[in-house]
Amino acid sequence: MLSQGALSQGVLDGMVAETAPHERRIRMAVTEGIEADDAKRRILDAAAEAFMEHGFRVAIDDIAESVGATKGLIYYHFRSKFDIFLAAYEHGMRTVREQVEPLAHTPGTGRERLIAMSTQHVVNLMTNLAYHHVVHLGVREQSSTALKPRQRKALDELNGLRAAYEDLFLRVVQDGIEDGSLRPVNAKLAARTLLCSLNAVDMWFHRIEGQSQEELQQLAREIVDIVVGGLIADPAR
Amino acid sequence: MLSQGALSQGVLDGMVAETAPHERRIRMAVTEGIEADDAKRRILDAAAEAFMEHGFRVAIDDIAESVGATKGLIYYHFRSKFDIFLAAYEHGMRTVREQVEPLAHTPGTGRERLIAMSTQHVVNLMTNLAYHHVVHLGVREQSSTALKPRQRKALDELNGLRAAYEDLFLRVVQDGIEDGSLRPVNAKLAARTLLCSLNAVDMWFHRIEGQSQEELQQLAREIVDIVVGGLIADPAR
DNA sequence: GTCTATACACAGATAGAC
DNA sequence: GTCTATCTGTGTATAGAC
Repeated sequence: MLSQGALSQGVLDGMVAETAPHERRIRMAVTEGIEADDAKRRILDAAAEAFMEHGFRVAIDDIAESVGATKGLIYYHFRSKFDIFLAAYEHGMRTVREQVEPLAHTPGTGRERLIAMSTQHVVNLMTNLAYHHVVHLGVREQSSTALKPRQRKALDELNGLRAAYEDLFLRVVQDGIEDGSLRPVNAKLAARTLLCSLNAVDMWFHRIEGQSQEELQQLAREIVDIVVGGLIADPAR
Repeated sequence: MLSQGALSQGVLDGMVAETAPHERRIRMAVTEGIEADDAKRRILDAAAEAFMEHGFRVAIDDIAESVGATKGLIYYHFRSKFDIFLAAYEHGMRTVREQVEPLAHTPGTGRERLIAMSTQHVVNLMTNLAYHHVVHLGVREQSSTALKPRQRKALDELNGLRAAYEDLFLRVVQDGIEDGSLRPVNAKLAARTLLCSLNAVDMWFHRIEGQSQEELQQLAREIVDIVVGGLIADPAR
């Protein structure tokens, strides 16, 4: 299930540095919101932000600085820079999925569910922009470094998570085609294109100071309307 | 205008290493196709390919190796790794623009022109996949390195080229809305979303051995149909 | 847990031979 | 024009003090 703490209970278990027993209670907190002031989480947030701004190239020193600490702290909590990246990737994937998956199994036509899922996806993306960037990076720059076997394995599993997430959309698109609420397009191509289109929002979106959740919702709806609804006015194609 | 040789006649003039006078005639060749066996071009091709596969991180040595040469050659032709990147970025942008821009000024409704442009864009992307990846990288990882002033200036100019390219689509979307062939959506948001959606094709597309130009065209049309036409079956929104 | 100091490897860039 | 040899900076990762 996906309701566990997203930080260390996932496919990366055993990859990140050992965790002291007394941390356990904190790690069981829900993923959403502020997980106490867990140092690991603070590092992860800073790292995601840094990866977004500078890509893989960021120096660990810079991440440490924005946490208000030094390298030492980082390497106490994570075995390597790449492991930080993987942990952020996982956190990003689990968070969207937790919010979007339930909507796939809701009553309603395929079209209705697809729109609901897409909107939620975009809202989540805007809210957790940095983590989405990391996921994006992970998908693109796969063969960047020579990975150690365990890192390669973890990355593959994460890409599996991502593929499963895409399948969620694929099935709903298929449902929509079957129930007649969506056009009979190539479902696989459509699902992939749709998700890519939604994800591309991270290329230009910047959170503005004091932007309310309702404003984000509204913008997300507008984007989804364009992506799912298309641009064509005349139904006679 | 854009009919010049794309390699060294652009905004990067003076940024790449000096060129011997006898090269002039080669550099005036058209952009399309094989520009003789200009070493610079071979380096650029290899570099784009390498950037696509490994991101900015590729070692110059690796680029050199895939050219069948050593670092020495690279640094004879380019001042730095980043300058190679910029030259590839520019070449990519100029090439698409040359092929797509004419379609913007064609007779027909906004919708028709938009579809023609979009299809051509995707075909070009599939054909010059590596260069598109470089452009993509350039847009994303802006603040990656501390840039020298002249590099910052060149990057800004390239982003200007890109913005102008987006404007091309924006104006056609506006035309389409005015002539009633497109829905009255937020044109700026739609144009941006459209281009991002099309560009996202570079995330999953891999050229298959022996794929004909016609097959690419067909796939491109299918993608554009989904992106521009949307997924919704029932016109009653 | 967190910091300082340091080892050490790698990759960008240059010099100079051919 | 192209190569070999080399300098040099930077950044990951570790050891060990506190």
